[in-house]
Amino acid sequence: MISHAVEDYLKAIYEIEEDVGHVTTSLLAMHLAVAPASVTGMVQKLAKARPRLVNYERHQGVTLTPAGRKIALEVIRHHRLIELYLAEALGYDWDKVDAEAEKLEHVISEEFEDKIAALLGDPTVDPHGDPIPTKDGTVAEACRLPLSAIEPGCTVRVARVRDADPEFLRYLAELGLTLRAQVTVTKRAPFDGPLHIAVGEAGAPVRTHALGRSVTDRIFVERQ
Amino acid sequence: MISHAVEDYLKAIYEIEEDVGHVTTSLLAMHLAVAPASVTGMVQKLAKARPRLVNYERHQGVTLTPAGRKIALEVIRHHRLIELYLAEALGYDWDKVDAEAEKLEHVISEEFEDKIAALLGDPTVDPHGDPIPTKDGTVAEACRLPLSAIEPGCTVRVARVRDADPEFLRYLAELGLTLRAQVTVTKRAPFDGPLHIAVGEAGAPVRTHALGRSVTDRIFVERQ
DNA sequence: CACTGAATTTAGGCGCGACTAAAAAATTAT
DNA sequence: ATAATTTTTTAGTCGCGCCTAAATTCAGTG
Ligand SMILES: [Mn+2]
Ligand SMILES: [Mn+2]
Ligand SMILES: [Mn+2]
Ligand SMILES: [Mn+2]
Repeated sequence: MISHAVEDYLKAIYEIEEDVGHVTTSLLAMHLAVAPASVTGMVQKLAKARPRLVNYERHQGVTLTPAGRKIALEVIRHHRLIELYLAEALGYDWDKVDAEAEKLEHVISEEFEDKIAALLGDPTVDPHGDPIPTKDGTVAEACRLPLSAIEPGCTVRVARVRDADPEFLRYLAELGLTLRAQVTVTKRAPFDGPLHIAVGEAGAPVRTHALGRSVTDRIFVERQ
Repeated sequence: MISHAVEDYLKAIYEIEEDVGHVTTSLLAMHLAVAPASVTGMVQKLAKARPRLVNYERHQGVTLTPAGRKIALEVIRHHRLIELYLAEALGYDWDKVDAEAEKLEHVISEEFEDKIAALLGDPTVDPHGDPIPTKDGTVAEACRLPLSAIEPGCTVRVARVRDADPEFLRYLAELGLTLRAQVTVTKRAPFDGPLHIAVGEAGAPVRTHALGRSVTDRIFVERQ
């Protein structure tokens, strides 16, 4: 039986691999809020497990084996399905779903997973725009075009927000920057200055904001 | 922070106290599927905790303190609300809800609890007829009249089934003996023989069965 | 190439919650 | 009242997942 801790390690390895490329001990330690020495210990255990869940060579970082990736994707599917279920069926705000899903992901049964997936109509993205892995372990390519890369004059739609921090998510919601919101970039201030945007559908009242790079780097958009 | 294990012990103590009266080490061990020595160890820890969660004197059994009872009732509220939610919102059969609730009860937040309680209309009983404790820790008196005590000729309604065994629950469902089903006792065979009953609403097709004592003792009913 | 600072690993230890085997206490039978 | 049986407790151990402190290894610099 796979422990909650192991599930969280595999999930974290997958996520770091996805958005940094190389998974180091210290990144894992930060991600999991655990001492680096604890990570080394766990990673050695995962590498010794049968079947092996990670590839690990001292000082070389960690990668998932197929068996490890399979478990990671199962946990991530649980997590994202639960997030969406909480938002859709129970009316959770998008800044609260992550913390709740973090605990529920480890305890729900296959039946629970299947029931909420069916109820949601086999959804493909969670409330933050992250793709939901399918049951057989395939994941759609996530949107990777940051708002910070959009030229003035272009109109795009928010497709994904890459941050789980509740404060950040509440801030975005206040600005109207929720999933699928329409955004027009009006101006980019020089010397890496703020990006000026207008948020809202054509016809509806449009709100304008100036956003710093650390914000616009974490919002991913799609062209229309 | 209270561990899942402690929550399960306190819940088990409450439940045994409720339907046997006196809570012994061996009953707890059976209930929790754990060795008797493990129970002794945990119970000593609960008695040493601050605030104390149980009263314990060697060889004298265990009782809950007010602090212990409070936690037990919170966990039981979670458990029964979740059972009902699974049945009502996700279409679970009543024999599957217990196993799922057993895990979920320890991880849901106050917000989750409040949301499902509101969605269910602040219900008072779970899918097996067990009363759901209120948020402030009061519990309605559970129905305690067993079907085995009903005289021939009387018509009653199933109010509570005192067993979590999925096989047993599926068997009852097959007989039509679900919560609130109408039952008329037609005959009691002598020498502790089977109880003959007719199940069904007036007008609907009525089915008859003969049930042994171990079944009728676990079905509680209310007079109409 | 040697030095230095950062990242990583090793060593040793802790609390939790379970276990088995053996001792002790309580209960029941003779 | 004593013996046999059952129940409960003690003693000792284990795996898990974390910790701190110290040792090691790596990477960048002069
Ligand atoms: Mn988690
Ligand atoms: Mn998400
Ligand atoms: Mn439980
Ligand atoms: Mn129940």
